Amino acid sequence: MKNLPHKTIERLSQYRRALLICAAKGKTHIFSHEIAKIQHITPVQVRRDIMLIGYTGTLRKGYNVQELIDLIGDIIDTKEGLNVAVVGIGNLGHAMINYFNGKRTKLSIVAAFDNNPDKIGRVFSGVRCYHIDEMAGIIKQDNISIGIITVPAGSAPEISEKLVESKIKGILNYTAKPVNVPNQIYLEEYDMITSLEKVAFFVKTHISDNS
Amino acid sequence: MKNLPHKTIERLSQYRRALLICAAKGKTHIFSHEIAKIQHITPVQVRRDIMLIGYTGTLRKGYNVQELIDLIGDIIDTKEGLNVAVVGIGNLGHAMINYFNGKRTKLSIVAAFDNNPDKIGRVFSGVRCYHIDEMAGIIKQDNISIGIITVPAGSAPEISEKLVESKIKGILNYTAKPVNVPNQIYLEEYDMITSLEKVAFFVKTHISDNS
DNA sequence: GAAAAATTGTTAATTATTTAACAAAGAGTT
DNA sequence: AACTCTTTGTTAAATAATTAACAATTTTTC
Ligand SMILES: NC(=O)c1ccc[n+]([C@@H]2O[C@H](COP(=O)([O-])OP(=O)(O)OC[C@H]3O[C@@H](n4cnc5c(N)ncnc54)[C@H](O)[C@@H]3O)[C@@H](O)[C@H]2O)c1
Ligand SMILES: NC(=O)c1ccc[n+]([C@@H]2O[C@H](COP(=O)([O-])OP(=O)(O)OC[C@H]3O[C@@H](n4cnc5c(N)ncnc54)[C@H](O)[C@@H]3O)[C@@H](O)[C@H]2O)c1
Repeated sequence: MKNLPHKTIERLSQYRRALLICAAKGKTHIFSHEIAKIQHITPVQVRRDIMLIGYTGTLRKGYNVQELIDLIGDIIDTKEGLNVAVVGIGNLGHAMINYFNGKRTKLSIVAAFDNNPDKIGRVFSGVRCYHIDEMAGIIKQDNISIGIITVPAGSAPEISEKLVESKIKGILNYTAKPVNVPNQIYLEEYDMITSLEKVAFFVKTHISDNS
Repeated sequence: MKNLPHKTIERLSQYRRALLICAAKGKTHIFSHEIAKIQHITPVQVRRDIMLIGYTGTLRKGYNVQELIDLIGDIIDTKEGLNVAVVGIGNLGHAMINYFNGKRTKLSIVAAFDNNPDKIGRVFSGVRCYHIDEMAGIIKQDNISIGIITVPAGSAPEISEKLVESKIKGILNYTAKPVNVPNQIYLEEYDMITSLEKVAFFVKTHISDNS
């Protein structure tokens, strides 16, 4: 059960988000095909994911919404939660802090770092911005496990190195530049340009299919 | 050759970005293992992707950087380029426009839409914001093929419907709420919370592995 | 000029992920 | 009580993606 596929982890996070909305509406049970509809995937996929985490619904009644929320929480959350830092408080970094702030979750953005003197010491949506040189100290002091990189792409490798030196456990890199980290640090990268170009490619091929 | 794997498309976009940087530095040839190092994937993967697009390097010299850039362009770009619109000019939408603006590429953000009267008519980093009700008209008039959704999650389904009615060809949805679109429209969804929770999960399991 | 080293291109094998198939069982219906 | 419908849980099959293996060939070295 400890070896859940990466894709399953992603979907569990999404299921939970959908389930929380259902719970808020007072829905107590849900069928696999209902979850599937929301996520636009197949019901089999949903059942399989739920099987993998060892939960069992009731036949003809579906899954108990609250139980499933709790179980997903047991799997993807830590009891005490994890602390997160954002590095690079430009447009994207600021948007992230603002967005996450207020979402009740086990993950808290507790610090920000930048190298621009105008930003140091300021508080953005409740999160204080420190100078990048204070990183190691603050990460240790505040027990920060995850760093989100939103500096300009060119500075990403340097920042990633600093995060590694600061003993970060996981990195989420939003710049267009891939970074290298030691194996024991979990790295997730996402590049918006790539996504947009991917959409463009499939739009292009669809268009030429139809004509 | 028309049936390239989705993952290959994504990597081609990334290779090109890296190659452009190499070209700018005056590098004329590159080996598969060099590209692989940059993207932290295996050289085999690189060679396989390049094989799939039908390009051939020279033995012992590697790939011609400019030729490869051009070929990737032939595959993922359209000759005339495609126009893009952003719907929802809040923090994220604004960040996107600002970021893409100035990047020379075949994709141009040419319009923005919002329902907040304070934003209508304003120009954000060179892109004019229109009222959401004008969407169908502007999309047709400006020949916009791709819509990026950055409204609050709750409004995503409604916006996606409007985009579909406006005959959009592809949608990139950055809200946490999955949307449903007809089959012939290409949909790409990305949810930052999911990514962060995924990192958190693997950080958690690594931590408990080590202790 | 023969041997060694490096590098591509491609087929085959492996691994990961999704989908299909279907038995089992609860709930309603006649 | 038998029958039908629905829905879960799970195994098996199919599909997608990655990695390994290696022949072929060019360059360099001796
Ligand atoms: N804005 C977007 O929507 C968007 C979209 C796709 C990708 N990105 C990526 O996100 C990154 C940031 O984008 P942005 O639009 O927020 O840029 P930005 O220029 O607005 O912000 C960058 C911030 O990083 C800080 N910074 C620069 N160098 C630094 C360093 N060495 N150490 C610490 N801080 C440093 C700057 O002071 C600034 O505050 C870029 O790499 C870009 O690739 C952004
Ligand atoms: N900001 C981030 O870093 C971030 C991170 C993850 C996800 N997101 C997603 O991006 C979306 C936007 O985030 P944000 O931080 O930019 O929010 P925001 O509130 O700053 O911006 C939302 C914008 O959409 C406009 N809007 C609202 N309803 C609309 C409607 N019906 N039609 C047209 N326009 C409408 C608002 O006027 C506002 O300008 C959210 O759904 C969120 O899930 C944002």
